[in-house]
Amino acid sequence: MEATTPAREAARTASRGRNPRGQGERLRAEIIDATLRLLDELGDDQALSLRAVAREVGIAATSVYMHFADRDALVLAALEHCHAGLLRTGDDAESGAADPVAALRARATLLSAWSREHPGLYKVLHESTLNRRTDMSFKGEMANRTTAAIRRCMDLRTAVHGAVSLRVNQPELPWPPLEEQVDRFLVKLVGVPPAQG
Amino acid sequence: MEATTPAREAARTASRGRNPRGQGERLRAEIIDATLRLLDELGDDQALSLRAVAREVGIAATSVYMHFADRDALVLAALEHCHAGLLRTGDDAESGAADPVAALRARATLLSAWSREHPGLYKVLHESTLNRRTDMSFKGEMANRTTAAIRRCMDLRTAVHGAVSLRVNQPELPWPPLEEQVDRFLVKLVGVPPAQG
DNA sequence: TGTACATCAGTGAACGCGCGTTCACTGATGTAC
DNA sequence: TGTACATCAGTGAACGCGCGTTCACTGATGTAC
Repeated sequence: MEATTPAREAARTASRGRNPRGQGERLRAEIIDATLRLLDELGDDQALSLRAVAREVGIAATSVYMHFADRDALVLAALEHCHAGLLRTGDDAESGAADPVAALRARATLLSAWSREHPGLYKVLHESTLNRRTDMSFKGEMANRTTAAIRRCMDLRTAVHGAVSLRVNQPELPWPPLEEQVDRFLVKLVGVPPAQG
Repeated sequence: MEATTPAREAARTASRGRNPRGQGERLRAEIIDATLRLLDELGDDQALSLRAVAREVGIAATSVYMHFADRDALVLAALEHCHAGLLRTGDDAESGAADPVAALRARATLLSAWSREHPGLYKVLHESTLNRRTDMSFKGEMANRTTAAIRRCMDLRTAVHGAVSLRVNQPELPWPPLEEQVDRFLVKLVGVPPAQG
């Protein structure tokens, strides 16, 4: 019947004194964190209660209303926060990749790993009935990023095919060096920073 | 705010007098039907209340307990009933098909159509947190049927390949007629009734 | 330097609600004698 | 054929619970004069 982990118990009993003046927004962040933790455990937004969130943070239920208009606003804000974090780490993973295929792989790998670590949140984000009941249009941005990552691969592939095909079929024409042209494709189509020199 | 459809309203107001002696089990079926209707609308088992089911049927909440031990038993019985129906119609669809590939296609087509007609039930059956919280092992039977349908395709393909390959590579041996051998494969591997004569 | 006041970060009691479940009951219908 | 009794198919009132939300409040900290 141990409903709380030691870590959570510690988080609750420690530190939760009133925030200093001007730092009231800190509680907002704590509430969102707790909400996401609970949603990940429950895997279902309907099962989450505002009072459970308050208990998790160690505050009075009424204090939640200082930062969120009602339960729905809280859940939506938490999911939007979670989603924004995913976008950010996705972009970070992509930016470290050498080429658009590696970037696409990095993005996909990151999302897979995240969904395995947070199956409950994944369910709430993509399978909960919240998707029917409320406007979660912010989620569109994730699809946009993925589509863009794929399009960069497609465009590069298409352009490189053009460069190669023309050289194969009309070798007598005065083509610029292939490597340089592909480099320009990479810079302009894919957004890779230009090679120095 | 019209929460009830005309059809449902009619179903509720009409007919719901006490069942005649010995026909008490009829109510059980009505309760299960209503439960499945509501689950299909809600798309979430946690959102379903026993009292809502009773309202839908037009009986006192307490009457549900005549047939089900508690709310969980009701939900589980309803889902098991739904699942059993799916198995049955899947088998029916398959049995009308000429060969194992057509059978597999018939089964897949039927399940797709059903999930489009009943997205809420599909969600409850496969994505609700009930799957974590309770034993839904009856669902394994669906996987078994599908696996069997696929295996019949695979086995037939493998056996036919053997028959053809041996004839191609050792044409000098006294092979039985290919059609007859394939027919035996159909009868014995796939379960097709033997051709008459 | 002192003091009245405003602001900020929260709290505790209370509300009405729908829920799952229990309990004692009702009234029609069959059955034994 | 009459009657006492058992069984069956349900019902209505009541319980305690956790919930979302409202309301009036508290007490520490900064600020104007």
